[in-house]
Amino acid sequence: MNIGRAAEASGVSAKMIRYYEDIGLIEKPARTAAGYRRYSEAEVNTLSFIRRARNLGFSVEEIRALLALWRDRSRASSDVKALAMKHIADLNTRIAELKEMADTLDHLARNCHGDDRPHCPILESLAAPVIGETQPREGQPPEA
Amino acid sequence: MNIGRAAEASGVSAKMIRYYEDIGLIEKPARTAAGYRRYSEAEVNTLSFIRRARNLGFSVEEIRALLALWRDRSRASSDVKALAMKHIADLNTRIAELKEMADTLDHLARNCHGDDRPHCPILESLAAPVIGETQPREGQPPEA
DNA sequence: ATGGGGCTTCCAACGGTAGGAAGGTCAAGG
DNA sequence: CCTTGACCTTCCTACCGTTGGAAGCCCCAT
Repeated sequence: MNIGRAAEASGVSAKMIRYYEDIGLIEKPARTAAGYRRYSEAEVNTLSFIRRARNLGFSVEEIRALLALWRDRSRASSDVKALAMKHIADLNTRIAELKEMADTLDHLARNCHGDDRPHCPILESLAAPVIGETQPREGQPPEA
Repeated sequence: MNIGRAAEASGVSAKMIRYYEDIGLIEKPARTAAGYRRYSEAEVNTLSFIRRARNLGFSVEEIRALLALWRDRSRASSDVKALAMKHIADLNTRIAELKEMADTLDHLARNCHGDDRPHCPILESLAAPVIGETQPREGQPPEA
């Protein structure tokens, strides 16, 4: 199977297949006499595995570990689970960060009239965060 | 004020200040005779503005637009609000994506014993997604 | 004047992905 | 046999934002 077919079958672009080979995530495949990469079903399975893991947000390094566990028939499922739990925690951290951004911005946007007048709490907050009730006379833009 | 002081005062690293200058996000500052960058209070305010906007997840290009609005005293607050709302939508999209990853993985991890035995639904799911109830005989790792 | 810290510029790396250029190969149809 | 077009090869570039380092200059204190 050529790289184009393998890409189609696995859902990993040919570009990325070459990249994964380059960084040693996958083994170097066999080559035809002309130098074309040839992929077996098993290799396409590996690529699909990688794609699904990426879809779950695993980093390439995490996938490297997952692949090692996958190939190790005598692995302990606790090792896999630990990796997954760690990743879930990472995801939740990022979710919390994004959520805090969205909430903060949502709060500011809610207090913004959104009309044709210039007054805008969003810009004011960026210019200087609100401290208590008083608006300190700071945060004027330059060249204004 | 030297770049180091400006970095300290604004919370933007000296490296990033130079980068922002390089990409034209901020104006080129005055220089001392020796070529050192000199920053005014107003310029530090701009840097703080940028830092806060980055903390809210705005991209550099979005910040470019925000800065333009900030400097435009006759802006319409609706323009700022539209930008913010768009960004909130982007954040919510990313949150939803991450949440789906976390939920999927959480579901898999919940079904994983996490003991010293090799059986593991997480790896099985990566090897081949579950279709209905039947487990197709696919997704074996290579060289196994 | 010597040392240490700050400043300057320039170059590279990170993680993943995508785009393109220049050239070789394969299969089909004339 | 030859052409055409789709595919493959390698190599270089860019994206985004941030960090690190090297080599060299500048400023201040001892």
